[in-house]
Amino acid sequence: MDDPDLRRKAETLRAVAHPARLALLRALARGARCVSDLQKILGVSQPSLSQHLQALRRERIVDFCEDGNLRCYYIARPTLISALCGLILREHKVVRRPPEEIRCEGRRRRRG
Amino acid sequence: MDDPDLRRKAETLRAVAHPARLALLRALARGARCVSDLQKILGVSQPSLSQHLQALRRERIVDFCEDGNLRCYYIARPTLISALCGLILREHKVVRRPPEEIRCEGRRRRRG
DNA sequence: TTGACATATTCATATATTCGAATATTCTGA
DNA sequence: TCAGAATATTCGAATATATGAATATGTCAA
Repeated sequence: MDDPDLRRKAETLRAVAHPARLALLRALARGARCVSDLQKILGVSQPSLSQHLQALRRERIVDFCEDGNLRCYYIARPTLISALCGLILREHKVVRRPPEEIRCEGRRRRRG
Repeated sequence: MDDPDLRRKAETLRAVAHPARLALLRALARGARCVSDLQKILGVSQPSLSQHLQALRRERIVDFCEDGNLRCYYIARPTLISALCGLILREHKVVRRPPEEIRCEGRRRRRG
């Protein structure tokens, strides 16, 4: 089972799954920004930021438009990213389910 | 800027961002399953599956309870994971914003 | 107690990611 | 045309991740 669709989804997630890129998206969620502004906001080196932007561009998560010398980056998949950021940046409760409550769906069961 | 909170969030995302683990979670979303059932469903080798489960356990994304010989895995953060899977497994439209529409939030602007 | 099953761990290797340094490209203003 | 700013690319080293093979552990049934 090597589902190309799942592989693409995983690649998209991977692109987001980095602290600097999460910070980047959080910043872009508040509005389009040029690279040097982003650099100041994030406090990473210019080449590093450029590489992170490239990773996000590859997955079509961000895009930019040119404004003279500047490139204003914006989020190219707002529905996905705003939901994703909203989700991940929140805390989520961890449940612990007792054995009695678990119905293992498979054919194998011992007791029960 | 090295935000430990963002780092943890990124680690959680990374744990999910793998095709086999996405398939795993999709399967578990339909109900708890023991390892050998998961193995049949996913078609990966037993050690490989075990390692993927370990990765998800480390992030408290899944947990298990023992049923004799079997370990029934279940999703330990249902709100996070169901939303995340729901999101990522859907297609999301890509927008392309024209320059006129972009207001770069920073202090730098050339024309406009 | 033994054998078979279910699952986990370890190890080695292959591969991918990250980060910094150096360099290249493109645009703008003088 | 030139200098400088903004951004991108390339490269190499360090590190992390993935994968398969071999092995270990724990449990059940006989």
